[in-house]
Amino acid sequence: MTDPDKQLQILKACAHPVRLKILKLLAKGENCVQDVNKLLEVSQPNLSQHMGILKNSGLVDNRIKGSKRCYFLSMPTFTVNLINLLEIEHNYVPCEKVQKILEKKNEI
Amino acid sequence: MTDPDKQLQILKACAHPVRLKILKLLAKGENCVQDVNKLLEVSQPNLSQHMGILKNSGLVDNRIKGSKRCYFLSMPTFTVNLINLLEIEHNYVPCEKVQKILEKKNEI
DNA sequence: TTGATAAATAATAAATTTATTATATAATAG
DNA sequence: CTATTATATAATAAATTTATTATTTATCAA
Repeated sequence: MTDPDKQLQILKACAHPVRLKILKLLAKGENCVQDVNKLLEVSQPNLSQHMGILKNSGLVDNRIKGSKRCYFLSMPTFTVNLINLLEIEHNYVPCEKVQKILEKKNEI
Repeated sequence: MTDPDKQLQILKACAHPVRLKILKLLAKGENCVQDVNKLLEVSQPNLSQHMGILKNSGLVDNRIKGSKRCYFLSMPTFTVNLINLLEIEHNYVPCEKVQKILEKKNEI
């Protein structure tokens, strides 16, 4: 995800109230469209469009499960960390793991 | 930053090519508008508007330094972590610190 | 096959965001 | 005070995103 265009696509995908809610839902586990639709007050076509945007960004993917289509996070650690970051910002500080990875990046 | 509206405002502020560049610049240190303007190919008024959006979101703030106005990250750990997350997504995993904070949140 | 459910797509209208142009404000130097 | 530099603001045009409505595709059950 070093490509800035990709980074932006992901940020844009997250930066919408409905889509952020979808991501938070999927962070709890796989969900089929219907179930998401019951929880969010949007029309079916609109939800489908939002799902498409999320899928295009690479944040989610889907699979067919019986007669339904289930969506799930395709970069779960990224997405969960992003959500955590948004929720606990003031407490958040870089952890050792991240710092090590960054040091390696800087060496190159 | 538990407020979802605030979270969205921040995501929207980040989700623009020029503003993401500004944040990455400021992550390296305070910069006055002129210096940012030299590095980014945007008009002065447009840059000022972007700075305004970032300031409104709470991501940056500014101070007067001599005859110039300097911008800096007002939530540096958050912003730096977000940038790191975007750049090293595939390697990124939750660290102990975050997990502890989350556990506390869930207890409440 | 028919009917019903589940979801996607297309076209378009509505809303929001972005960039431009012109102007204003504020501080500093002379 | 005047001119200059630095930045912000306002108005508007242009571009993009979003939501709606209608239609389509796909699957399953009877």
